[in-house]
Amino acid sequence: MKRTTLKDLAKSLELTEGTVSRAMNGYADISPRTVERVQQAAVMLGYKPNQNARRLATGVAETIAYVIPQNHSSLAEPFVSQLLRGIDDALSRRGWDLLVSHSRSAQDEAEKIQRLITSGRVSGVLLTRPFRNDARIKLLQDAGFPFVVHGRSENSKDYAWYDIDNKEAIIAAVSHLIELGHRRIGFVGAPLYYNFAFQRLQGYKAALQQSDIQYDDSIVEFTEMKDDAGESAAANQLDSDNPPTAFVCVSDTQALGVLSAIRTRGLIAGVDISVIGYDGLNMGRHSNPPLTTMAQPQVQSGRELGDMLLAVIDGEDPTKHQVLKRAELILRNSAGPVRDRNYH
Amino acid sequence: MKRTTLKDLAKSLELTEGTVSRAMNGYADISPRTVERVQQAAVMLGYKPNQNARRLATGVAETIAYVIPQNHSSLAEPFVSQLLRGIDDALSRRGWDLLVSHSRSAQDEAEKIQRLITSGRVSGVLLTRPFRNDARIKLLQDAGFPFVVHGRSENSKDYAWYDIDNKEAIIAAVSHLIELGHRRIGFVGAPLYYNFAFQRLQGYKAALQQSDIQYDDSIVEFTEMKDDAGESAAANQLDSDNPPTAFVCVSDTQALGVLSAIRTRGLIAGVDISVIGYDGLNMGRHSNPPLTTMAQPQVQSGRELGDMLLAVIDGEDPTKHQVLKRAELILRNSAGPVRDRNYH
DNA sequence: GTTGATCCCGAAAGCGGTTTCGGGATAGCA
DNA sequence: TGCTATCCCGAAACCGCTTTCGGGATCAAC
Repeated sequence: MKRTTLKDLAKSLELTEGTVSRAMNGYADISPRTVERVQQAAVMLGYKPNQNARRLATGVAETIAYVIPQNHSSLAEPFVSQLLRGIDDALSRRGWDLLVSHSRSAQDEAEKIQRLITSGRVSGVLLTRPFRNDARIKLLQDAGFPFVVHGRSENSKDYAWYDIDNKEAIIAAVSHLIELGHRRIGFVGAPLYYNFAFQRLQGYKAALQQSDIQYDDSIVEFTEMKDDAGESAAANQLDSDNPPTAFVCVSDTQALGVLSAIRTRGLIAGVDISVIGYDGLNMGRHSNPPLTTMAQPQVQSGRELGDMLLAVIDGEDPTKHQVLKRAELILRNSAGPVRDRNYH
Repeated sequence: MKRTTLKDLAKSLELTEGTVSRAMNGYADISPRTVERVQQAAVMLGYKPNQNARRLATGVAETIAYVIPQNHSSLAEPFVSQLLRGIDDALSRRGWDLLVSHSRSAQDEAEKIQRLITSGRVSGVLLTRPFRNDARIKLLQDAGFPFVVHGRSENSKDYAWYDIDNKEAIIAAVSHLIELGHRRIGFVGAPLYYNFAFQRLQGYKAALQQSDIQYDDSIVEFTEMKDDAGESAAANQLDSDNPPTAFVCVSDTQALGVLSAIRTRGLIAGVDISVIGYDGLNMGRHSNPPLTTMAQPQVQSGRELGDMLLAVIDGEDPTKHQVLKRAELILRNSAGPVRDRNYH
């Protein structure tokens, strides 16, 4: 059960390997008749070029790597597979492969990337969840290796990225709460080395400022992006002397935890306390109550990211590929008008 | 910025390429001193072997492919990325790569697999969600290509698989409901060409039989594994003349939809109507009410699957690698004792 | 009938590793 | 000292495909 190789094909056609190869790859210096013959024989014999040989010869890997953020909550992961689907859509149009790479620490991740790009396995890299100042980006830039990032770091002018306007999105969320009459709005953030976390905090501050509300760091917390973390953050706030009447969270995952904390205390989210999440995860439709949230389209993002990366690999100017989308407020039931603090 | 190649390394050491190669790969016929020198020089010059060349020469791809089921609901996908993480864990211990492959139709998928295994890109395949009679499995078997499947088809004795005892799990779920006093239990199933769907139906029937409850196909439905599908299935049942007092679903996703249907009708899940899901998704903790469900450990599964595949690739007998796990009933609040039908 | 351009294809040199084979140098032993 | 066994390493073929280069055929043009 040997695979049929180029040599076999050539022999059966009484042509040389080089000729057959050129015929298969659409070179102009092969007569149409020969091309025809070659192609027929190829399907007859079930010839599939050996990718490793091809990649070795051409120097292009026809594969891109998606490096999955190291510590992301399991709840946030629908995100990942949706993105994956989109990326794969984009790649498969060219017959390219998608490699995924996990890692457990930032250090580990940098090493993995280093190996990835020097081992010739991939011809491009897709990064996610960049830090404000991201060593991985620097590494890729220094190596002159094609990459695009989902999100962006603080200094993002020199590479390709696809991002949601984080600041803008949080402003929208907070403003929505303010319109509902809330003035004491808690913030459940994420570690500030993540640039998106930083930007979202900026948005929070900006929104408050627009409405002349004093920033009060006793009601802002930075937690892991897990439901438990969101829950305990909210718990602290709610049990304090001067609890907020609403929360805005930087992820749906945390928001779900916040909802739990609210429920646990016999309060009703959306009535007693309002909550807005971020991500637009589908599951938010089924939470208690359904989660109002800022949504970003995922599979679409994946596709665009894939296409961008392909373009960059083709040599296009990365800085021509910087797209900023806007998140959309999805109204469900977890955010409602303020209510007088008559509940205890 | 050329990559350092084996030749460079050899030259700088005044050795020949073959020697250096053998030194790097731990051949016994190289003196310890030389090995030492080579390794030092390797890190000095930052040498990383070109994977494509290596794979071409050795004939092993050091990559495995995970083919993602074609039409899976976006809600069920946390599943996917958790599994991915586990698989990657197993592979990275050997430095292998993980390729993911989507596809939009069964036909498309068979072709993709065909290409994958004949193009030399991967040395093993990981299948999921097998059909009762699965063409992909046959294809892989006929080609003599290493693979393991997550789940199993009807005739599963000749290959490696990792599965949950589906029948058993549903029996547990249904029995739990019966113990709670339910006797009219609706079933929200999945298309029966999926073997797991078939097995779960078997479990449902078996459980009923154990308690001498008549199987009534007017309260069993087979739907897509989406929340909407679950919702409308439940809606039909609930609006009928003789609605069930409980539902068991073959996925959490559908169960969430069922919960919606119940809520929509002003009923309370876990009180008026009981619901049990399947998958043990984390998000079930945040649904309304929190979802009682049958759980299967995901990242652990991924790791075991990865290890199994590696073993099979190493030439171990696939039939030695058939593991059947048991699902665990996670008690939350969506299933409670029957209640007299006094709600309309 | 020559000449020159055009069209096709063969030949061969890589791409960057791996692996078998054989022999020179060294060590062990008599 | 001489002979064999052992230890290391060099040489070379090979994995399967790509791509440049050059030249024999074919054909048009003069």
